[in-house]
Amino acid sequence: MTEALINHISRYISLPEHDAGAISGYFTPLSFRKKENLMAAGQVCRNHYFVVKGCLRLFFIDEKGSEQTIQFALENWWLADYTSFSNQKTSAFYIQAVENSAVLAIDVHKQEQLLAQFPALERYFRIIHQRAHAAAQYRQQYTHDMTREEMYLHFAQSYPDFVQRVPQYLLASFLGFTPEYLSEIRSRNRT
Amino acid sequence: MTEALINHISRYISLPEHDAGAISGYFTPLSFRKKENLMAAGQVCRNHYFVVKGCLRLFFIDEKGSEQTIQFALENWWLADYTSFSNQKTSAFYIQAVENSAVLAIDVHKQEQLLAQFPALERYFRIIHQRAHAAAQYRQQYTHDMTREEMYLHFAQSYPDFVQRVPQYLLASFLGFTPEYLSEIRSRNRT
DNA sequence: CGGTCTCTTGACGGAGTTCAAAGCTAGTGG
DNA sequence: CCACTAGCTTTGAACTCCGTCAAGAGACCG
Repeated sequence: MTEALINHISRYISLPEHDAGAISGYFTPLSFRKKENLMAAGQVCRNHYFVVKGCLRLFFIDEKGSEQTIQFALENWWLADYTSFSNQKTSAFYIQAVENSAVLAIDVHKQEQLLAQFPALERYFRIIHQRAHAAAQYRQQYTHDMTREEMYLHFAQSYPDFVQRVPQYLLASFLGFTPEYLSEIRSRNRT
Repeated sequence: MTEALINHISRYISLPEHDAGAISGYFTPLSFRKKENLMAAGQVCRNHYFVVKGCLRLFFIDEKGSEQTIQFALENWWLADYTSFSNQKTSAFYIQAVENSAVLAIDVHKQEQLLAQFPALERYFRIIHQRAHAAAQYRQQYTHDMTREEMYLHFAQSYPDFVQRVPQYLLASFLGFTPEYLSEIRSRNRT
């Protein structure tokens, strides 16, 4: 189960074989059913999650009561509300399983111990966050540059399998518009 | 000049005093005049910049030819197009001085050497990127939750001095709307 | 002071939302 | 394995936020 994580780490830093076991020991494997919440708004985000199998999402509920998805996490992605996680303050976000999912969880305290014991992992997490930061810069560009229709078409072209995998209303809430409008877009782009 | 950087690093990790000089040596101090470009679209983002004094912005030019600001960097912030910087691929972004600015620059090669010589800095940069990642999650929330008017009011309340500091058309391009609309908002909220 | 850059104002249009209702799909239990 | 139900998607009409264009008023710099 922790194999996936060890493999992923090894892509970015070289890991002595005998460390794998000790590192694995820090993580708690958990399973969640579709729609199950890993965390709810008002709570502190206690865990940092690594997705082994399945799909998670980070979302919040806006003033009108509808869910807005901030981020998805597929296999080999990390997810947390990082503001809440690092400062152990209450979060405004939910984390939910989009599909039945297997994840590895580590709390902030254990993560500090892990990093203290294996400082080489600071580099791994630095790279993870740097890539996320880079992705956020590009996402920012798209939202300023394209109409919502172009965003959907671009997204559907870039991640065709992902679009198949999640329900449309989640996609709409991620791209920042209504399911109704997504439906309209799709009918327009169907010959 | 590198004092500001050393101070900033010391906020996040404990740094043996005698390392300060060696670390400083990796950085090139540079000055830019208001409106001067540190980097232009089509080039590779060769440097990672730390702002000692002044203000930088990361922006691109959209299909209609108008500038869209992705990110500002004030004193003690880092800035780069991280996709371009890490992979040394050509960038679609510009980096420009909003005010006369003093910065420290380090290229990707030197940064790798720096991190190799002082692995403790991996932790520093991990924290920097993690905070940026956290900020991106919250920015994402705001753009989904609020109207443009609410975004401006919220932003103006959160960073009143910054709003004074930069021209309105840059603020508008950062918040994702037109200077005309910003003007309209301001007149509405003036009694 | 002259010219360029920045901010304001107003009319109009269009992309995207909201609300409501009906059609479809998939999962669940009998 | 079928039937039922809850959840998801589609459609359409009215409405709103915000962009576009154009023209003028300030403001800042040499």
